[in-house]
Amino acid sequence: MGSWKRSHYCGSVTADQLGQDVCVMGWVQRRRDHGGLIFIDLRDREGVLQLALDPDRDPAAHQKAEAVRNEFVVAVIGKVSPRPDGTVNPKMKTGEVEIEVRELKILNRSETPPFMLDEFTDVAENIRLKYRYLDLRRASVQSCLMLRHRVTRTVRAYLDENGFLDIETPVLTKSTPEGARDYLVPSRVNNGQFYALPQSPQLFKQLLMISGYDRYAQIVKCFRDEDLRADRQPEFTQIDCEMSFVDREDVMTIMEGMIARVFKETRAIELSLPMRRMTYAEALDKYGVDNPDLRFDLELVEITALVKSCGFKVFAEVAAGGGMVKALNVKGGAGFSRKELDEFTAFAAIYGAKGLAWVKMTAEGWQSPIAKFFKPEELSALEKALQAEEGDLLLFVADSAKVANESLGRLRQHLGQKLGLASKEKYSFSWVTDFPMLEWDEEEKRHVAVHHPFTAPLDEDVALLETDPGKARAKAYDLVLNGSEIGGGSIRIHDQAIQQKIFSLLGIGEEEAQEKFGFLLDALSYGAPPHGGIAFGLDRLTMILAGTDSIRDVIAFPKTQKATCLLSEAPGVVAEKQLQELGIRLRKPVNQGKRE
RNA sequence: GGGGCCGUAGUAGAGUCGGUUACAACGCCGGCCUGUCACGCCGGAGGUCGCGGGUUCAAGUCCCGUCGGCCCCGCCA
Repeated sequence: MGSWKRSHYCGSVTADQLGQDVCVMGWVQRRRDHGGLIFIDLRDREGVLQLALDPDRDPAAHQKAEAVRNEFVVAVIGKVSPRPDGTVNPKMKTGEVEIEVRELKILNRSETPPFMLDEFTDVAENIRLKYRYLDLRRASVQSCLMLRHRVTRTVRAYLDENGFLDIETPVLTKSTPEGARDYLVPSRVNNGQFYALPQSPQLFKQLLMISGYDRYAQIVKCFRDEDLRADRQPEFTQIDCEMSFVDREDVMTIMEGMIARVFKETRAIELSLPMRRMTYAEALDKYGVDNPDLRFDLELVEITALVKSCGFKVFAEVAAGGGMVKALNVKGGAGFSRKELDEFTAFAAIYGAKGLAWVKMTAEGWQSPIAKFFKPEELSALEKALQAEEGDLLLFVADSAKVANESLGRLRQHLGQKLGLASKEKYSFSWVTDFPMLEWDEEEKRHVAVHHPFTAPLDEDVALLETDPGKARAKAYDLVLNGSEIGGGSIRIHDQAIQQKIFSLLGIGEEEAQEKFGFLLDALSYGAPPHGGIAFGLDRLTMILAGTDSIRDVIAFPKTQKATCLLSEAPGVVAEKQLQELGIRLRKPVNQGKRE
């Protein structure tokens, strides 16, 4: 660069600087060579600026520009000039001006990039990820990461203003039962033993409350060794908070204030507070899922009682046998084709539904394969329950409560998308509360924690832990935005006896509890304050703010669905010597033969 | 562990019923061009049709396997 100092970002040069000399540095987006005049679009993170090189005015600079190619790194000094009449480009932020280049330096050359870094070329994601450092130069990708920066900046400011202390917690920690599969790190100093990377800093933030820090918050990486999805990465970032001497309302109030601030400062969107609250039971009843998309209504209706003794055996038997029959009235949906109905059936089947019954409400009455099984009064009872009118499509699932709710609930979401009811411009929040404490795990033949083992029961449900633990509800809350769980937390157990009771209900014996969580149990016995907290998925929140469907779009260096990094080629094999130091011998040699 | 979609020059695609030398676009290289902005015009180079096997006189195309990317179920307290 010599003595040159950059004076402006490319994207920040506008008519305000007319007549000034500026020095800009950046990457060549494109060169347009007119034989005489050469134009260069120079790009940096703030935008693109047109450089004009005139052979009559500055022959030396023009000649250097002949050799410039895409993605060369270039510095220029020149005067900010108005573009001649008729050549203003209204599509560009800097389109009223250009730089009359007086001096040009090529700071570095570039190979021809493997793909065009413009906004017009769609590139396969595996290519983008392999050359992520080039992909990250693109304005659309940069805007996601800059948005993410504004989110974290706003969160940190809000939490600081509200008295939260940012305290770091260990990354090398201890594997605990329950929850997701751990990522393990072998210990060299203690051969045969392993650290686990945290699934969340849960225990440490509770310990900090016991230590009197009162309000803790951290934007922190968490690790879960489970399969990936469009909105799930093995390492992801939480906005992790914990507070002492609070109840559920305190936590929800302060946290919805944080979310509102984020929406205001990053997207200039005013949210109305307080946010809606609904119980888990209501969510399941009306929407079939615990993370309902409330941008549209399309509520489920339970008709189990109505069809208990109806003429349609499939419904009647499920209803009589302790199952559940639920229906969805798709207003104006009678126009769906047979093919689309088959598609809906296949969709419901993904979630275990053995069938999807449908009825088209026509001028002639029910058009449906199952119409013939119902008596006239049964038809009218169903129509009334579903408020069915001509032109509607009724969809039914009869199954276990779990399957009926989930399949029809997911179908509801699918239909909302398909019918264009789920606008990306709309943001519908709700807290979902009163989750069950426990859930029966058929595979393991035991109860598992719905939230986590440190979640406190509702005061009025404590007695149920003895008599009917499956019915006990938790002081837990999730924040749901547009059908996506963006955060969740709970008031914690601060009483050692109740904590031990929960462990025993989870089938965690006293010895195991002592071994795995002994330090927490001990801590609880030394004056633990009532406390609770929450964690938000920063990646998911940013995804929604950015309007993208992939979590990879808001992570600089994301992993593929097989949890590999195409850029660094992680994970990789390690030297035998490294394994020896760790006392590890592989069961199967790698790099030999085929995988089984 | 399972279901689905995809893989063809550097990039993103077309390629019919299995049949001559695998096509045009963008990019790249060379030439021309003094107001373009996804500049334009002329010319050129560029291919292990993901990989392996099979069927066939003949495979980008059909079959089997495999690798990779994506979406989903399971899993994710």
